[in-house]
Amino acid sequence: MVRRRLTQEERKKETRKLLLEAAVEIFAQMGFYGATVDKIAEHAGFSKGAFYAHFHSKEELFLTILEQQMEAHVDNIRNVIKQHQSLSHFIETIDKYFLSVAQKNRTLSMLNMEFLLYAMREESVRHKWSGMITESVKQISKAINELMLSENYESDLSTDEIAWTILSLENGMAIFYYINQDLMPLNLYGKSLRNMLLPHIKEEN
Amino acid sequence: MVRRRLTQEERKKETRKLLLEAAVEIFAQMGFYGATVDKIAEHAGFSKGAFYAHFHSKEELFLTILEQQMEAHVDNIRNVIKQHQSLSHFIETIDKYFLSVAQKNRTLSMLNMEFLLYAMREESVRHKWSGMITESVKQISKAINELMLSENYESDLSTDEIAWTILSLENGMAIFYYINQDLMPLNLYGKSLRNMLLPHIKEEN
Amino acid sequence: MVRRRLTQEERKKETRKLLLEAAVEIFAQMGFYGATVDKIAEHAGFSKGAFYAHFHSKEELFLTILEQQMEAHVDNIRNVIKQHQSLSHFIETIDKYFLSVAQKNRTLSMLNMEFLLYAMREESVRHKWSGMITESVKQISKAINELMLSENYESDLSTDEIAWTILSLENGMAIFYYINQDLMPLNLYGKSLRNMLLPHIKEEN
Amino acid sequence: MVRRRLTQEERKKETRKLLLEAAVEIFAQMGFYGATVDKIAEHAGFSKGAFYAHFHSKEELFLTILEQQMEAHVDNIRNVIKQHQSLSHFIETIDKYFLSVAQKNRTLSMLNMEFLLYAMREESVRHKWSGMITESVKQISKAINELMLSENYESDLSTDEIAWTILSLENGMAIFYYINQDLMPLNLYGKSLRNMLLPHIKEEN
DNA sequence: GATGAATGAGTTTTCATTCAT
DNA sequence: AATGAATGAAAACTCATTCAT
Repeated sequence: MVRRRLTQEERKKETRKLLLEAAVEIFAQMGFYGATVDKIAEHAGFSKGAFYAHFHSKEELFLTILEQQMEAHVDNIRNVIKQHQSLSHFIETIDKYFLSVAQKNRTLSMLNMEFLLYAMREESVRHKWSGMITESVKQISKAINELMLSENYESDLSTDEIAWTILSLENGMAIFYYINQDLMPLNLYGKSLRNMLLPHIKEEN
Repeated sequence: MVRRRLTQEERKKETRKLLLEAAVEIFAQMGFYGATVDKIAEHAGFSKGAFYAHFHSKEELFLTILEQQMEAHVDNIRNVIKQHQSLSHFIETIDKYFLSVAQKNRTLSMLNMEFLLYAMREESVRHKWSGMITESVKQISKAINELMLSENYESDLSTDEIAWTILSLENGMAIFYYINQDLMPLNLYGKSLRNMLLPHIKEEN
Repeated sequence: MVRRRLTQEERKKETRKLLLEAAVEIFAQMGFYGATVDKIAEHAGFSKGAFYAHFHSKEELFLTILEQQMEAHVDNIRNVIKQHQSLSHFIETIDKYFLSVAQKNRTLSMLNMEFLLYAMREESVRHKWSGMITESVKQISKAINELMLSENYESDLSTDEIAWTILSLENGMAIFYYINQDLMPLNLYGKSLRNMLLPHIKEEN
Repeated sequence: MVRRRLTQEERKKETRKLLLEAAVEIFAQMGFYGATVDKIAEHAGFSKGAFYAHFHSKEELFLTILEQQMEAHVDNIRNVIKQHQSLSHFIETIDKYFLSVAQKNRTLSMLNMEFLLYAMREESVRHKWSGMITESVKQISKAINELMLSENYESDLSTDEIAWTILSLENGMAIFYYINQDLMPLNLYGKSLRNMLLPHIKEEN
């Protein structure tokens, strides 16, 4: 009896997971309005009914994914930061991360855009989103600060400003990249960051 | 007789203009799907029928606005470029332009995002959009090149790369700005650009 | 002054005539619902406004044409009848008439079908239509009667019944003819009629 | 479990059947354009949504019914033919069939007219329709041929021509019958056919 | 009389959501 | 938990008709 219950609960979780994964793909491919509950459910191998057993509404699902992705994004940044040893190495790592995300996850990037638009319009979502950004900036800023101190390096930009610039450039370049992958050289992200942050170091080279 | 006809034609033009203006606002506020033909027409002070006398479909209207905005954007860049006298002055001008657009035209910026998302999904639109970007890059690149020559200034980045960076940063910062206007300092755009492009000149100061 | 007024009235009549002619074609080609006031007016070289200066509504126009065509049809039958000299000759004439109408006036035949359907549904129109049919039957019947008397010819069918059969066969064959012109031999109309009415005469051949 | 699923499927079938039946009536009464999806669904006791769960479009429904009726028509003719023993008996059977259809199924007859008009305008439908007619003619022709051989009877008309005449007369008389049931004697169909086909046999009587 | 811009009721169609099984 | 039939609100779009010029 106990096992059966466990199995059932596990199955419930599994269904939910499958629905979420399907939703990520469908939302990314078709946008919030283009994605119908039917398509999402079918893509996950279930019926509409199953969907509504797991989520109250299409919007709730969307917000659930939004939150998931937000957390994943902050996590990723945290991981990138952990690996740094010097400012130059930090930029290299962040550049590689950008490259890998941009090339592999067109889907996620489009979903990200979808979220941005949603966030720009929905007060409550905008709030959460802005919280996540603040958090990201704080973490990046702190890491940069430590590196600057250890490298005895100065800049006209505050560490917060540098963090903002890093994230802005990432988003901005991702947009162009997805509009036409051939136009903009992918390695420009790291190159620009290096140019902006490491002029003195370069001179010493 | 001539005056009568002219008046009618003028009225037609006026109606079209009003519909377009209304559409810009409604699309920006509510997005492509949130904006209904009904809302647009009503906002302009007309009926749905009037709308369809001027546009074949909601999508046609959207694309009409898209094209308008694209042209306006390239024009604006052209104007910004015309005013430059030195690289430093050029950055200042582009920064001021960004500031004014960001502060005055929340509407247009959100519309811009809407277009981006649309472009990412629609092959044909993506094509046009990418053409516009290429054109913008070319113009900016050329202007920077001239300034660099006259100022005998060098950079690790090609003028094309600089142009891409300028536009990417603009888009990326605009996004953050609209998600939370209080978080990111607006003047950061110019500041970052200056840091990236003018390290040597600064040193001479 | 007098001349101008006359001209204006003539022009009015001319416009009305052009609108009616255009309507006949458009109704026949597209049916009552497929034909829009816009299309009709444009086909006549006028605007919708002109249309409504001449007809109260689309339906009124339709009924006007209906009446016109009904009268024309009775007229045609009258003419056919006038030309007869013998029963055999009468059938020949009616056959030729059918042939010419079927081949030349696909348009009118389809309009005729449109009217039939309309008549089947609209009490008042059905009434008029049925009056026209009765009139046609009467005229044909009378003509046949005279011919029979003069030829000392008898039939199991009354002259009224013969008239009904003639008209029914005409409609029925026209339908098949327009569905597929290649299937049914056009001369079958006369042939069948001859077979029905002239067995004795044929025997004498 | 099995029963549950069966019940649901059965209900689906039942709903579809009810929608089709309602559609036949509404189309017949109001024509293709007069019949709205709303009216059809309501007449069947369902919502518009239910309608679209069963049919892609109003036109698809219409064509579904068209095909159904075409098949039924050919079937009926087949049955009529099966029952014949002699040419005279054959005509009697076909006459009775006509009478029963005309009196009982005003609805179906009007639907038939609706189909005819539709067929006259739509290439693809016209094609199917003409195929059905050819088939009907073939079957009738064959039956007549056998009867003629067995009765050693000859006619100026080929058996194909006789078949065409039979069907044409049926349609033609049905039209007049529905425009005014009182005008044309219903038994005229059989009478005319007898007169056309059986002159010699009659004489021998 | 003629124009054609504007209206708005009416139509088809979609889809998030509910609910009986 | 899952199914999928049914709902109904909402949207895009059409077109007969009106009316100011």
